[in-house]
Amino acid sequence: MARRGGASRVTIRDVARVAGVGVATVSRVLNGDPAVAAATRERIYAVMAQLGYQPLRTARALSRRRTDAVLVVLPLLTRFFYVEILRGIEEALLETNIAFLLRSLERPADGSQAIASVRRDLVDGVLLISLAVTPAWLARLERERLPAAVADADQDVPLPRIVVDHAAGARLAVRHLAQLGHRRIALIDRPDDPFAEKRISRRLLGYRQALQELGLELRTEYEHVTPFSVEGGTMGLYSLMQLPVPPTAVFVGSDTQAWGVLRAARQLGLEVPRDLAVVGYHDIEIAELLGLTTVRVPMRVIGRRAAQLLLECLSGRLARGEEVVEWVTPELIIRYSCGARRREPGTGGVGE
Amino acid sequence: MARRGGASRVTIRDVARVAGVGVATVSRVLNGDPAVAAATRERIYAVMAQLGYQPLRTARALSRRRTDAVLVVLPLLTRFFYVEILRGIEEALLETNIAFLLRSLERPADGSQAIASVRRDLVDGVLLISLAVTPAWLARLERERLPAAVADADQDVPLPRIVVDHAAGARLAVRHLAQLGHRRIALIDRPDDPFAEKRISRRLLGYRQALQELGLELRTEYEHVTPFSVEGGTMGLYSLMQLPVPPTAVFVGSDTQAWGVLRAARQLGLEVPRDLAVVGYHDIEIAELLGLTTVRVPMRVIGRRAAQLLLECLSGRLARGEEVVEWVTPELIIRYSCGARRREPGTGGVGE
DNA sequence: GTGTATAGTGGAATCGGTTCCACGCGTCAA
DNA sequence: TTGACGCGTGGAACCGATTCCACTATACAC
Repeated sequence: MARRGGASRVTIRDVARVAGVGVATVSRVLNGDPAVAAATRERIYAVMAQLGYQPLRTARALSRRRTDAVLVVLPLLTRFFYVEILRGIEEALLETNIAFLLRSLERPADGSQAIASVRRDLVDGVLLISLAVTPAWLARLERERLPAAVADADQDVPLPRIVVDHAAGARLAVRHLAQLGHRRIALIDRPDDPFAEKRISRRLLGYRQALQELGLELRTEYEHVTPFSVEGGTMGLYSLMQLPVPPTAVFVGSDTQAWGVLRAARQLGLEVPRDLAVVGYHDIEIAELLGLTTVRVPMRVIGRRAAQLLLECLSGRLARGEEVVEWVTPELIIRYSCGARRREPGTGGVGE
Repeated sequence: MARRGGASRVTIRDVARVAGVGVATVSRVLNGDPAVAAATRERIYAVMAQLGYQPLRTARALSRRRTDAVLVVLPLLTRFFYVEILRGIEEALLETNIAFLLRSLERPADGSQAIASVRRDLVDGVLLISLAVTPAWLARLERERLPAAVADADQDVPLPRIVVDHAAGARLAVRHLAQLGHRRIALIDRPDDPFAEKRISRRLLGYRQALQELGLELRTEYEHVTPFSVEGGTMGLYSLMQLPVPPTAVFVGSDTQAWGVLRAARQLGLEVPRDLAVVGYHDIEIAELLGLTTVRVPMRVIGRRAAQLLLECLSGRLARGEEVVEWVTPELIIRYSCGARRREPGTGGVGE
C-alpha cells in the first residue's frame, strides 16, 4: 500500500534490481557475510554507492530485534564528576555506530521511573553509572533480557563492572601526608548517601589501613562525615579544630568539601598548608584553581571502559552472567594545599 | 518464518483475537482514533491490560516512519551552563514519550562529524544548543527533512528559536552598578568564539547602550576581551588597573572570568566591593559560593522551551518554516561583590 | 559416470505495527 | 421505498530490512 511520501527512499530491492541480484544477497553484503562471492560483493557496493543507498535503521531494528542504541543512567548530571564519565562513554560509543539515550537522576525518587524506561525495544543494553543497583534494577534487566554494565557502584553487584579502588585512593592521600611529616591526620568524608553508592566505607577503610601501616594512632574523633557540599567541608573543619588535640592535616573525601575546608581554615586564621595540610578527592575542575592537592579519579577512563564492557556484552564476546570486574586506581595530584610544593607567584591558589 | 526466540511477544494480533476485533481497530485504539466505539475501546483496553501488551517501538517506527526520538547537539558538555540547559530539555521530554540522543562537541572540528549523524531514520528532530548554525547544518536538515529548534544561538537563524537577550542582561548589570554610584564601569568579556555563538557583541551592545542611557562616558580602553577562563579574568583586571584612570566597577561576561577578576583584585590589594565592584554573568554554581553578584541566565528554562518548540514542530502545531522567536530575559542576582549588601558573617564569600 | 559435498544465490515469509479500502448497517431526506 | 450518508469495523497490503529454505552449478571422491 503505497503511502504518500516525497521522493521515495532507495531500498534494498532497488539495489538488488539494479545489481541484478536478489535482496538476500544485498542483505548479506550489508552484514558482511563472507559467503558472498567477491565479484558480486564489489558490484553491489558499486550500486549502493551509485544509488546513494543507506539501510534504514528502523527496518533493521524490527528485523534484527535490536536497536543499536544503549541507555545511560546516571545521577546528578550537574556534577562535573558524572559529566566527565559521560564524556568517556560518548567517546567510546562514537567509535561504533551505536547511539545512546540518556537518563539522569536528580532525586532518589527518580530511580523507579527510570527503571520503567528500561525496555528491550528501546535499547540493546544499559549502562548504570554511580548508582545503587537495587534488586529492582536487576529484576527489570532480567525481565527485559537486557545486558548491562556498571561503573563506580558497589563492589558486589552481579554484573560486569568497573570498580574504582577508593581505598587505594585514600591510602595514597594519607601516605603522602605522613611522608610530609604529619602524624595527626583527620578525615572528612561525605555521607553514605543511599542515592549514590556506598563509597565512603571504602575510603574510610583505606584511611584506616594507611594509618595502621604507618603505625599512626587511629582516633575516631578524627573521622568526620559531613554533607556533600562546600558547607559540609566548612562544618567539618570547625568541628575538628575544636578538639583538644586538633589534626595538622586533613584528607577530604571530595573536592567540593575540600573547598569548604580551605575557606574554614582562612576564617579560623589558619594558613594552608603551613598550619593545616589539605588533600581532596576526585580532581574536579576547581581543584586546580584552588591549588588543591587531590586524588584524581580517572573519570573519562571509567566511562570509556564501562562502555566498552557493555559493547562486549552486546557483541557476545562476553557471555551473559560472566563475572568481570575491572579495577581503576586513582592517582595523587600534588599541588599546593599539602605543602609539598612552594606555590609559584601569580598562579592563584590556596584559599581562593 | 518463525525465528527462534524466547517466549514470543504479545502482539497486536493477539490482542485483536482475544478481544474479538480486527487488528486495525486495536491499532486505532492505540493511536487514539475517536472513530472507535466507546464499548469496543474499553474492551480492547481491558484485553491489553490482561495480556500485558506493549506496542513494539521499532515496529511502530518502521510503520509510521518516525522514531519518537530527537537528537540534542551542544558544545562543551563539561560546562555547567550547557549541562543545565540539557537538564531543562530532559525535563520537558520526560513529560512525553520521546527519547533523546545526545551529541556533544568538544572541539570545533567535531561539528562536521555531528552533522553526519543527523539522520531521518535515527531521529524525528534536532535541537541545536549554543551552536553556530552554519549553512552546512541548514543544508543537512533540509536534505533529511528534519525539523529543528535552536536555543541561545545567533539571532537570525531561519529556524524556530529561543534567543537570550544578552544585551538586556548587560544593561541590568551596568544600570545596577551605576545605581550604586559607579561612574567608571569597565567590561571584561569572552572572545567571539567561532565555536560558540556570537554572543559577545550583544553583551557589548547592552553595555554601551546602558552607559549612554545613563549619560556616562564610553571609553574603549574599558572594553576588554580575554579568554573564557579564570586566567582570562585575572589578565583582564590587571590590564584595567594599569590604566591612568582605572574603573571602580567591572561587569564581567562570564562567572568563570569573574572568579579570575576576584582573585586578581586580591592579589592587587583591592578589597571587593569597597575598592572594586564586580558583577558576573550566567550564575553558574560557583557564583553563590563566591558571593558574586551576577546576571542569571535561566538555563533550564532555555532548555525546556527549546524542547517544547521542537515538540510543536513535530506535532505539526508549528508549520515548517514558520518564524518563531521566543526571547528569554536574564535576571540580576544581587550578592556581595557589587557592594549592594553587607555580607553576613560566616557565609563565605567574596574572594574566596 | 554417479553420488555427494559445498559455495553462491534467490524467493518468500517474517518482524509487528499502520492504514487504505471495502463493507454492513442504521438513519434520514426525498 | 429507495438512495445517500456516515459510523464502526475488518482484511490485507504495506513499511524495509533479515533469514530460512530450496535450488543450481561446480568440485571432488569413489
